[in-house]
Amino acid sequence: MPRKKKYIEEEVIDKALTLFWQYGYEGTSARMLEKAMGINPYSIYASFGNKQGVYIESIKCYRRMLNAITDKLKSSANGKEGVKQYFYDSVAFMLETGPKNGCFAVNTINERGNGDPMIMSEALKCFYDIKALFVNNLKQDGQKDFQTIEKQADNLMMLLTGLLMASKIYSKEKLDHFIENTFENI
Amino acid sequence: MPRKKKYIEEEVIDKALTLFWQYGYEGTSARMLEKAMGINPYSIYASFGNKQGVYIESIKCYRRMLNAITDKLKSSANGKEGVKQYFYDSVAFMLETGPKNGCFAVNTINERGNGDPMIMSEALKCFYDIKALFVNNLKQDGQKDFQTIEKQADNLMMLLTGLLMASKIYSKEKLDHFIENTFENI
DNA sequence: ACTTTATCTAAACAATCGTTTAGATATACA
DNA sequence: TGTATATCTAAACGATTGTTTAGATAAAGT
Repeated sequence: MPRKKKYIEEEVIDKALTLFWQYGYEGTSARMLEKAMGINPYSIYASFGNKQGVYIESIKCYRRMLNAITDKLKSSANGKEGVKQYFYDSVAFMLETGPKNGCFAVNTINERGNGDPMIMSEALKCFYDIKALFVNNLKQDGQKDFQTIEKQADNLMMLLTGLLMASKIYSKEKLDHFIENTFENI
Repeated sequence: MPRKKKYIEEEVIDKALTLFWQYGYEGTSARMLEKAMGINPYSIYASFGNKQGVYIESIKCYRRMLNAITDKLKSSANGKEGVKQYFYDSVAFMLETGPKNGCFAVNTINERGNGDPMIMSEALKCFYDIKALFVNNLKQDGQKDFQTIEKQADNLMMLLTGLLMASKIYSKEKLDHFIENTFENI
């Protein structure tokens, strides 16, 4: 009986993600969100509850975006070589989407790491997704025990987050060299 | 002829640093600064110009704090082994000063990386300091050409920033294992 | 002791923050 | 076609943002 929404929630969240990605949580105001999302305050709060809700949906949106590169890793069967390729794909993805904005998940951990458990847990899902795929690929390289694989996957996650954060300030050449060097002796 | 300041600028900046370190630039309000620094708005603006000025002085203060661990690296003469020790010292320093606050320089790059050149350039000095010391230590290990050392130093910087960022979410065991693994094959 | 000058206190500034509300509008079913 | 209901618009909410100001206070040179 009621009237229809004039906007599609997934589409406006995509606009919100773009803003949060560039300016961070606190650096993005409600007014900026209204303008970019193209809807009024009422609609934002009716659809997402509050600013935090908009941000959490933005994380989910980002997680879906990551599928573009994680799907490739998921279907790879060449062990750590697939992980190495994922490192390259990650850098390419970050440089395409916003040259100096880094990874939205890494940014989120950094800005809201202390004191925002809801946002934190949603952002960490991105990392769990990827770590699980790393574990999967590491299993493909001969038989290693569970603990070794876990440790290696954790190390790879730290290397990846470092690389993604570095993508905000280092040149592509240096990032490439870092990847090459990282996988030389693993 | 004028009356004296009732506060010592270095001391109140130390309080400001503590706040910025924990809550970030945008997460720290002028009111929080007044309270923690123990001085009135007038005094803050008279001494430091504005909020950005307080932050920049906080970075300088942090850079001086870092001397506690960089001095040790500076006086070391055992090549990459000294760098490895610096990684351990860095983690220890971050976990001592504020368990989950990470490295203030890394945080700054992350939060104000886009759109705040003044703060950015001040924060980058911390990295230049450390990279120069890395280069110095790498020269101690046999004769390598300039370019090789530069690349290795850049890689070490990315590893370090990744480690420092990881110190916000990973356990000390995982961080230690990461360092151990990193320097196994270098 | 008087003047000078920077610092102190305390209040307030306009602007913006995230969020809410009141009333008009449009849809789908009866 | 009339009614119910969620969404629209537009304005405003109190709180907080970073910053400034006006007047009282204290130190040092004459």
